[in-house]
Amino acid sequence: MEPAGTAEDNDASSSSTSWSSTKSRFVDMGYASALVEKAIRIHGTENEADILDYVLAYQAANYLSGSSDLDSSQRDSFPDPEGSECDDTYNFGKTQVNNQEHIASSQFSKDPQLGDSQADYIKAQLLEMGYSESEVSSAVDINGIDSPIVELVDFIDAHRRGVENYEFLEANQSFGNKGLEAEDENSCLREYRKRKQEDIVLKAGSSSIKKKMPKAQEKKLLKNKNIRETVQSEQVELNDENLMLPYPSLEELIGFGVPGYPGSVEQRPKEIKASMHGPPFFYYEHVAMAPKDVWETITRHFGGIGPEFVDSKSFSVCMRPRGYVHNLPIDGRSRVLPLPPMTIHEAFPHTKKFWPPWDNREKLNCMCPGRVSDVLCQALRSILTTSEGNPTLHEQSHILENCKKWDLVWVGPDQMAPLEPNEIELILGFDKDHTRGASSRTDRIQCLGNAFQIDTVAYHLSALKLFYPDGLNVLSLFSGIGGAEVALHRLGIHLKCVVSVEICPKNRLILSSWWIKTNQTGRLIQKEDVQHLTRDVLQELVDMVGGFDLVIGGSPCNNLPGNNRIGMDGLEAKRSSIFYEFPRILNEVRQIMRSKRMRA
DNA sequence: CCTACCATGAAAACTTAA
DNA sequence: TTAAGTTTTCATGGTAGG
Repeated sequence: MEPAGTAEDNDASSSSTSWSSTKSRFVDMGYASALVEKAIRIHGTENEADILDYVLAYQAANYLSGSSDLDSSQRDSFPDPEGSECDDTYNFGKTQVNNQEHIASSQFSKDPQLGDSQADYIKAQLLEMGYSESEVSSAVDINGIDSPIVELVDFIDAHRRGVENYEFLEANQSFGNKGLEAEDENSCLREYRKRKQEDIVLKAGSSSIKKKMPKAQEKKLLKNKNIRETVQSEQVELNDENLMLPYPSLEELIGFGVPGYPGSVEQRPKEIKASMHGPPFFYYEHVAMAPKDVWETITRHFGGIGPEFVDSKSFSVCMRPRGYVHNLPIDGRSRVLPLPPMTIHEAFPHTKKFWPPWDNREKLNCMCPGRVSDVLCQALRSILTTSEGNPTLHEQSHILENCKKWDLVWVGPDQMAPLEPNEIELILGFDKDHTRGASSRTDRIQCLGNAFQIDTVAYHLSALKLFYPDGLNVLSLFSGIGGAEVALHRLGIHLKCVVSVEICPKNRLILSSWWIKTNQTGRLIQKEDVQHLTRDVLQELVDMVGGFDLVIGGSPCNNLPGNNRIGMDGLEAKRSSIFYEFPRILNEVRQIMRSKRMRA
């Protein structure tokens, strides 16, 4: 991301150098050069955020008015609205002229001149999200075209859930087409996942990294080589939205690329719609292993943007498969330093002399916020002592199984123990004792288990640093112990203002304490409940802060993960449905900020 | 009320073998 | 192709003691 013209242009004046480098950077992002020039004339080259705001506001206004004050030759330099020049790469800032904001604000919906085109636009958006025409029509008819898209989507989803039961009964009476279609779709997903995984294995095999490949898969790989090549040449089909919702592969979750896998994707599989471009950027995190359809629902609520599935084992010593939905640029990512330990032996060197050779673990599991019973540890230890250090294969298997399940490490001769809270803190990338002082030991393990893995999240956020050299205004939802804030801080990104929303008072105390401990010079505003962030409250916050650059968070998902024995009821369940607040707030902020730009 | 402790499986994808 | 086996998982509720 080196700006063009730094060394060669030194013969020119410094302002001219700044002008051309700023201009070329924005032109590289895909904006028309005439528009960029105009923005720079108005705002100068000092504050690039102002330039970006201007460009975005101009294009939004251009859509609404249906005209342009640039002449036709200049207009030609806009990106092709049909996106024909856009391949699979992620086009940051490549705003399309004839696209409006994803959600039409109420301000515009009341404009009678815009009524029809807006209705068409909203319908088109919903169709693009995968809903049928009849669903869209009935939702608009019943709710009215003034309703935010989020509400329309909720309405259709609710309606679908209602009819699902009916369809189930019907399917049991006769084999309808509906069931066959669903089966076809599932088989497509499976096939796509297989190909994707084969691709990863192939590419990884060509590098220095050795990947295990089962024999059956190897045979299949050879057999399907031609098919795979055919599929690769048919990008259009693969990039179909339905196919871009793969359930995460347990073997490898490398998202759009992780360090150390030179052959990985490194590209967004599907272009982001202009309506979902930042600012504000957003970043939403959720467990990868969720019941069926959860990720599809989430994707629908983020304008069709699919999750980037990543396992933190690529960034740290612990596994942590997660899906991240975001509109961040993916070029220019970098890791935070110092790099964390990647194996158990690196992380806990003192355990090495007690580590039995038959325990072949190199990574820790996800560190679920549970706690192993001392009874179990004693039972395992007694197996070792009675066998005098030579357990049978069956006993080894039993012990190893529990070590994996509870993330036990060897702390003495024939003795294993769970991780301490400060050890988990370090593994996740926090400072030691980050959670100390505000919570009990149980609470510390609990909230750490729900937190971000800093190295992973920071890698994704690192691309923002180039765009915000002066720092960020952040709206942090479901902040927890402040993983987002810590990640940005460790990247060296200045936190100008953070509005943090967290329901748990202990977690709020941890964050405010960290804020002081790390000598933050920005402003921290703490709120309690995301449900209290109404339109008015958000308007007030945006006015006070001056607009958010990043909306970030991961909502609770207690009702989703597999180790929930009791209430694994899906996204709609009591403790998980709060998810819907994130897209709601994100869209409210988008509307408010756009209105603000329009007024300015 | 706070804290620590313990018992409680299943959903889903993937692997292997018949 | 099919089916059984393997692996992993941001958890919940109850009890006891302070």
